[in-house]
Amino acid sequence: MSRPDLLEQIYTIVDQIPAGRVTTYGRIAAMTEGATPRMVGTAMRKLPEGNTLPWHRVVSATRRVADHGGAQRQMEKLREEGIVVDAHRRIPTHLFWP
DNA sequence: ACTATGACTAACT
DNA sequence: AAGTTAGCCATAG
Repeated sequence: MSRPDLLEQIYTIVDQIPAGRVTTYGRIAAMTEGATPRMVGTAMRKLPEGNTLPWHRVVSATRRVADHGGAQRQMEKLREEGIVVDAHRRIPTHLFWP
């Protein structure tokens, strides 16, 4: 499988995360054929500004919103769909998908 | 071709 | 419990 295929797989999986739930870079990587968590992060970073993909529902394995330029915007989007992020940017365990 | 850098993680201290 | 380290590999310069 080529790298472009992996990218497509990553985006397909992210698109399937239900509203109000989240998952991790590592879990997404594990659902593909050979992608690494870093590649998933890279894929999210490449997304254009106005995309429809629910990229904000992807968090780190430590259950925290990853540290990046749009972290603030990500938390805002999460709050919009009812996901409460605590003062340490952490997500409640029961909201994880699958 | 080579180095540096990251929206990562699991394993150790 | 909180840092550090070693792997990771696509991108960018």
